[in-house]
Amino acid sequence: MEKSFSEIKELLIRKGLKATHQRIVIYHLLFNSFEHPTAELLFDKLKINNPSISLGTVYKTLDTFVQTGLAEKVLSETGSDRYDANLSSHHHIYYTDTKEIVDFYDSELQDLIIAFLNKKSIPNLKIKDFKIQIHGEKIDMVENQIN
Amino acid sequence: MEKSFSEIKELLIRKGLKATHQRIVIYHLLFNSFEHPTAELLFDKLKINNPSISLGTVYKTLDTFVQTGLAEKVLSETGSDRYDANLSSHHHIYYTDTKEIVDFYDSELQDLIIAFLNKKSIPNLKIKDFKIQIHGEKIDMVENQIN
DNA sequence: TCTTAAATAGGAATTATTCCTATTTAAAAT
DNA sequence: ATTTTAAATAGGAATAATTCCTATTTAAGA
Ligand SMILES: [Mn+2]
Ligand SMILES: [Mn+2]
Ligand SMILES: [Zn+2]
Ligand SMILES: [Zn+2]
Repeated sequence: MEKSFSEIKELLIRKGLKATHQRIVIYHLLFNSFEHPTAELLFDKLKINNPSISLGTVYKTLDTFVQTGLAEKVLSETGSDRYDANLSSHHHIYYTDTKEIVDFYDSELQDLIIAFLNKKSIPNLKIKDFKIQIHGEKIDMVENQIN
Repeated sequence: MEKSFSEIKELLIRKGLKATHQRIVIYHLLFNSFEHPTAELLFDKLKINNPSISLGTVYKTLDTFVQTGLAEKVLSETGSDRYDANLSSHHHIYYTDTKEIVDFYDSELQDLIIAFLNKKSIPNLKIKDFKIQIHGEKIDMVENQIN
């Protein structure tokens, strides 16, 4: 699933973006991150191999990615914005104890909700998409029961 | 549904909080707001009748409410944090064009998802709750179909 | 009414993000 | 391969959102 620099370069050009070194390395790192990183975290990691990259560029580039549909912001209650280049339809588990945000895929749930919303029809609303956050904590045993 | 100052006072005391004037008026305003206001918006409105209230107190008080379970933060991608004293189980519609965040109640959907998550069981996760954001735009016609 | 621990006001400090502009660079044109 | 140029970046200043600090005030119990 890892994308090479040349694949990323093509992707950027396809989106009408200039394929700069900064955009390539930022996208590469974000795409291969599964932690939904902040701009600052990406910046700190990028600096190692790109010592002259600037934090402003990381912010601006992430915003460009969001505008062009190459990435999404992941909602967070605490602190800074987090980003995700995983565009496959998925939701997020928020571990309240460890602060991790972990991808949650479930096509059955996805279909269930889409079917429900299509059936339901909310007056005066054209739905574009929906996002679910599941909040909980890490446990040792396999167990879960809500409500 | 409007709560009187004395009811709010009781509520605060029941939660183990000192029933200060600031907490009472902040809770009162938040509870009767349906816009999921920011701290700054609450502050601006509160100043009219409470000219000496401070923004820091509004922030701190809202945090106290969140900690004691009297209010919740409502996730937002843009700008400042928003708050909600409506604790009945509900989700939110985000109007991308008007920036409004509107309550969405649907016990059928709620039950559907709870049943699904209970059946499913995610390894090593103890689910506490879940939140859904429905993103879309205001339209004139009653219409909706996703995917 | 007195006492006191907790809360507030007001402002300073910090964090997260955006803005500014001189310099650099990707990529189109030659 | 070189030149041109509009767009992007680096680096730092500015701003927005929030938290922190502390002298003063206040709720509530003795
Ligand atoms: Mn915040
Ligand atoms: Mn933000
Ligand atoms: Zn994700
Ligand atoms: Zn709400």
